[in-house]
Amino acid sequence: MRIVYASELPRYQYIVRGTDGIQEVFDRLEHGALGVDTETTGFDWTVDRVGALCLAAGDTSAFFVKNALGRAAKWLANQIKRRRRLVFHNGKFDMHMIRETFGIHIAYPVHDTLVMSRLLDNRGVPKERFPFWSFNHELDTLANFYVHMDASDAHTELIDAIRDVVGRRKNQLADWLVAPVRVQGKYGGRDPWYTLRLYDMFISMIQHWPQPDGYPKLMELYHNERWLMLALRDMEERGVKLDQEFLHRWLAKAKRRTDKLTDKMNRRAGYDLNWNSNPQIRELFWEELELEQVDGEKLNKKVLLRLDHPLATLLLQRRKHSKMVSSGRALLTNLDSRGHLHSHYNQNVDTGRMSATKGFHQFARDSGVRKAVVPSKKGLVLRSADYSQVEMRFAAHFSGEETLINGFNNDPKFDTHAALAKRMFGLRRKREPSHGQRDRGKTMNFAMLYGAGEDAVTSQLIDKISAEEARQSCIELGHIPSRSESPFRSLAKLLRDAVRSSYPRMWSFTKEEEELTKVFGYVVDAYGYHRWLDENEAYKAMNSKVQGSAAHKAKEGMVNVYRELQMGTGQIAIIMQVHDDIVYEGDGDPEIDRRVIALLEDRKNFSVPITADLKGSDKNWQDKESITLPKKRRLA
DNA sequence: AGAGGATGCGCC
DNA sequence: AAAGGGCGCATCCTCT
Repeated sequence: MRIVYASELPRYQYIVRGTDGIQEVFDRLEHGALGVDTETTGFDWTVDRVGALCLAAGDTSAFFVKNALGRAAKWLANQIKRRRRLVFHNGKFDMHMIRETFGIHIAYPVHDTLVMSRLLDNRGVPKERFPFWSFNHELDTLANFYVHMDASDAHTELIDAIRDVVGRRKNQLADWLVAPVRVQGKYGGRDPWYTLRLYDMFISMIQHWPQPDGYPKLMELYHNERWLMLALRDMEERGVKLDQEFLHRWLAKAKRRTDKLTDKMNRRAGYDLNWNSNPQIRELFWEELELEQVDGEKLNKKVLLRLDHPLATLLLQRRKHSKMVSSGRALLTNLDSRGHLHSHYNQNVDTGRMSATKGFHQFARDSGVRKAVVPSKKGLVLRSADYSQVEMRFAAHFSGEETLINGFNNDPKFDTHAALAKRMFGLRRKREPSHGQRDRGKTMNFAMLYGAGEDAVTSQLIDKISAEEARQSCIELGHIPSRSESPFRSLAKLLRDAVRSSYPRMWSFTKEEEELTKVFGYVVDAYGYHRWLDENEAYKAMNSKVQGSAAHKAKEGMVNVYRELQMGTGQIAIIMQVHDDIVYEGDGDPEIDRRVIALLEDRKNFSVPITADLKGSDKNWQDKESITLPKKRRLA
């Protein structure tokens, strides 16, 4: 038997189906923060709608459904007009739903226990039944962990009740509203109450979270994330206009190419097979054609390239085109009736970066599909502001590596790859590195940021250059490889040593962060975000710090733009974000562009400037060109 | 049938 | 001692 303390459950709990006595319930919800949760017909806000509203405040929680729903929505709208403090769990979703169902728009930042939980611990909390390997940020998991241990059981009971109605086949969560109202209300009504309890705890934890000297308070970061939620919500709602006719033509072309390749490959193989199936390809390659196995049974790009067989070459092409077909199709099915694509942005993933679903994030850049993205209205133009070398700039800032600091500060066209190459290969000031040397510099810059070891660098080199080139580079670094040694591995070793002596501060900074991470359990980025890392993941610390800083800089920039330029007419609007690339629509006024860039950049808070480059087009996203803003006239 | 793992690929 | 970082998606395949 478990003891459930009084404070672990709401004192007053209502299920309200009609308007009788509803005012009494509202009265009880009048004070303090208001917890809000919606129960919906599904997860897609473009088609699904709210079926029940759950509200909580103080010692009361209430579940409004059926005839009470409209009245509750109206009451909520009133509270919002009064700028009542609202607390959600995954509020971006609920705000979409409330807007689409009731026409209620929320124009001020709300609180969100999902965002809070992720800021406090990106790993989440253990689920009760699988505490050792299953962690997440779901409301009932958090409630179970922080509030009381029966929270999950309550949900299980609810799910069971739903299953009694719809059977055990599909994803029942979407069918929430089919359960008897009595069951829905009993457990569903508790959700916003749990949310409030979590909010009370989290806000205090965020308030008191200790930050290292010189780093922003966690509350500042949370504040920015709250604004970001609004910016993302509006960006998702607006969506991205796609040229459907173009997309259909583009898709047909990709399909024709795929089919052609399929035919060709079948003829070549002598029989038809499914070229999407690796087991079938393995059988053909290893057993019938008896090709050499390069890397176990893998059939990835690298292996196929090294096989150097006509079918392997064709397979690579086919994979590319068939991927274009499937993801192009997905794009079309995701369009709304106006031809807009509404991506979904995941605000907090482990590094602090955002991820996106239903969008362009992973689309091949050279596929030409970006031509389908067009301005949503006549007279509007597309603009894209790209943070320039932002991760390398943060690496420079944190490490204090002088070559990088000076380069970024003094040379607007600073070439980091050439700079590293010059140092590694010991070139004098004025001597430019050869093409090959610069390429080694580029490889090692990425290796540095990603924490690549010797093996990774070796295979990267094998991938990119010939043995002769590798030999040549070794010699340039003062080592003549013998016949028996792999020039790639030797070069990897030499390059790593060269980086270490070229950028000693970068090296020691990387090691220091690794050690600190082992002590504290997490690494902190420039904006005060801490990412938890196990001891055996501590080697990721430097990468996390740099990637997280870049991500949070972009978020801060977006919020700056949103708060200043987007709250008015909406003529300017951010429509997409691809990590360090922020795409917006505008009227083409260069003064606006100048302001956007100024809001995105940061030229004073770090030891190197964080800058953004502007590109644009009035036609589509693909055909954008660099824009040089006219010099601002200076007052004499 | 549906869930989830494995594999592979693309973006930053 | 080991490890290029982060993500989402399509497809195939195995298990239940």
